[in-house]
Amino acid sequence: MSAVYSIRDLAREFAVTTRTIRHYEEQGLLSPKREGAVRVFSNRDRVRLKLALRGKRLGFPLNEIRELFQLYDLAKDEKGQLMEFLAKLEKRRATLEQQREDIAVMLNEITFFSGQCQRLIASNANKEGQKAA
Amino acid sequence: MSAVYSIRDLAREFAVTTRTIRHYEEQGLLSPKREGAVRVFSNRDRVRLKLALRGKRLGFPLNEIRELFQLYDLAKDEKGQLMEFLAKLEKRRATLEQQREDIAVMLNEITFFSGQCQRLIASNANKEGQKAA
DNA sequence: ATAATCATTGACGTTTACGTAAACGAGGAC
DNA sequence: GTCCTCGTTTACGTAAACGTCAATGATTAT
Repeated sequence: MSAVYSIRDLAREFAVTTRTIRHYEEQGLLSPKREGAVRVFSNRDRVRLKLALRGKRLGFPLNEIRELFQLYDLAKDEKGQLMEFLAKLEKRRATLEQQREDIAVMLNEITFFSGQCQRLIASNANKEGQKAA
Repeated sequence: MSAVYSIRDLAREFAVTTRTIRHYEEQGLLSPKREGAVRVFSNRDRVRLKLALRGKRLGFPLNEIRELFQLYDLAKDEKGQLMEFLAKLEKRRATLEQQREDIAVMLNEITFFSGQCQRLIASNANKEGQKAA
């Protein structure tokens, strides 16, 4: 445990550019140690990067993700922050449930249209077959 | 049926600005008729706006949404387009399933952290109560 | 020792998705 | 008749999330 990673390690593992990782540090999502000028990433950084990328896939802006990270850190100590963190979590939950609903609808639509397409293609194939016959 | 809508009608209904709707027209997502210079939106436009906004909530770029609309239109006529449409649908499906998985994970995390928070708050409340007692 | 690879910072560029302001016309309300 | 409200176009502005050099330095491979 207590593994360390170079910027390239993480970039490879998560299929992002090193620029992205540096950008995330600039934005306060990651806070790697330094050996001289060189960034040294911990497991904590790795986890945060994973969380950030999951958020990104769902379209969450980096500053919201950063806020959640910050609140999570603060929440350990201060109590007011705990409530605030909780509130943000519930907002996030609401967004996610809206998204889940959106996804359900779109997947149904896709299944429907996909079926339509395949039937059309199949019937066209029949016509082609008849021409050939 | 065959209802018509002003730009403001749609803006109100979907809680977006008129600027957004004009932008979507510029980007080829909507194609309202005109009475003189004034846009007149049909049910088709209304549906497309709804679809576009659903896509937006899931972080899809406008040009992808436009492509799907275009392919859907073309697919009725040409057969090659049908296959292409089908392919895009499957790609979209894959993305959506990734997102669905992401959402499931995040909702679990939120439920976990939310529980943690509430327990901490409750125990703090106890301490406060003991102080008061 | 020289090339290849990895790292750094700095800074300007780009795309997306609109916001925002300017300047204007058409139709009702009072 | 003038003030709202709604509509239009043109066009510059902006925030986010990086991309893309450029210039430089430390390690490693051969």
